[in-house]
Amino acid sequence: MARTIGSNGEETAARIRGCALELIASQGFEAMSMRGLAAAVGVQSAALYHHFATKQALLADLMMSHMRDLLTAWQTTCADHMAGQTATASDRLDAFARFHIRYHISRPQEVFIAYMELRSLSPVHYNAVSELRRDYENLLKAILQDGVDDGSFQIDDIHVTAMAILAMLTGITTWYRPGGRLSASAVEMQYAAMVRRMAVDDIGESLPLQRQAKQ
Amino acid sequence: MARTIGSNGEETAARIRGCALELIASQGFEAMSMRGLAAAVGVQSAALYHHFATKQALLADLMMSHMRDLLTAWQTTCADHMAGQTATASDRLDAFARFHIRYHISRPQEVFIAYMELRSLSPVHYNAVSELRRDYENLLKAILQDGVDDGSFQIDDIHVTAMAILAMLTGITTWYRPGGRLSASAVEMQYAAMVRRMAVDDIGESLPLQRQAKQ
DNA sequence: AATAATTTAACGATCGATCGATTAAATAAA
DNA sequence: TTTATTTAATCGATCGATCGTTAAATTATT
Repeated sequence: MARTIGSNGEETAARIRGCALELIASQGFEAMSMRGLAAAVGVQSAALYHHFATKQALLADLMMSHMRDLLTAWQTTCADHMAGQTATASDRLDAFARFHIRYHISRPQEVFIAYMELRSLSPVHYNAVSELRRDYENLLKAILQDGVDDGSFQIDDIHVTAMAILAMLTGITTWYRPGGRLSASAVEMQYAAMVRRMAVDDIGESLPLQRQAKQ
Repeated sequence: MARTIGSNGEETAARIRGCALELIASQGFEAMSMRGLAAAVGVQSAALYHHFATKQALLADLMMSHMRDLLTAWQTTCADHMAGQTATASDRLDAFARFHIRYHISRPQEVFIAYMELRSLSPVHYNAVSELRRDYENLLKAILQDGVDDGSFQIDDIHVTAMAILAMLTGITTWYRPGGRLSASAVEMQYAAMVRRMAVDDIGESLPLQRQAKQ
């Protein structure tokens, strides 16, 4: 037997990607064997090499795809939410935070791999992924910079704040599970609120007595 | 040759731990081979098994040690900073954030391993490490709860906020490098300020016009 | 002499990767 | 419409290398 009826190359490649995501996310890239992956897909290990040149190329494909999809999804969200409009920095920051949370919550495996297996990439692939990663970080930094420029944000250091926000948001995937105590939208709302607080300073900081007045 | 002059068991074990930290942090636990570790230490691979029963036992030792050291260090910090005093929740949160940052910045390898190689642990070791981890998280949660109880903190969900703060702070190790643009104390100050903002609500939130008055 | 520390050498298992053979499907020629 | 050819996909088998681990011998310390 050679080609199983009802299957073609692109579909098999997609199944390989899906199984690889699961196995790498749960075991790690190094711990996943090509034999184990093949078994999960339902083919012989040699068949994997028809679709991906090496194990490394498979990982690079997964990570590059994830980063490209992430950037494309944000562009789409931007186009949808604010077509022709000029949103405020605060609104854009809120939209970015909510997008980031939704996207990462819905793709826990890809996110986990993209942030954990950077060290498993060869230098060439590492640089390529890092570049897309930097592109994404710069999207957030641009929003923060705009808010600082127009006075709506009070931020010490753009880079530090951007790193803090991204780490905070991406960290959701380490504890959030669908069907848990909190719904995805509840998590999204709470984190978006915290992000807003991080960018907009407490006006009462130098006026501590006014705080009690809020109650 | 068997026993190099001027060396003893405990010293060799310490050297093994140190090299293992470096190798696991840079390559990952699965990617690190016992032969590679032995070469880094300067012994034969068989010698490693005189100090650690298995590769898995070595990892568990590193991670348990890290968590125990972390908890002990916080207790020490608490005892030093507020001996006999009753600090406010805000002060305690600030102290916790600064402690967490300093401790994690000074031990990037241990931190990286402790957060990345959980999946490489056997179920028994995983549960043991997770328990210490939960103990540490509860320290932060208790501070947040106290602040909520006495009205100094405005927090939607203790658990969510604790997870957000820890992810944000621990994430520093992914980008901070000694000798870089920012000093460790500058980073510590900025992150501590962001943590404070996350716990203390903006009093001007429902009074947007007052914000401009701050300038 | 007893013990602790390390060596040399090797075990079985598994790793990523490759080979040629085989077959289904798509395309071109008759 | 039938036949011939090509292309894509998968298989079984296997390569050399490396993996974690162990046994037995050797050396140094107490």
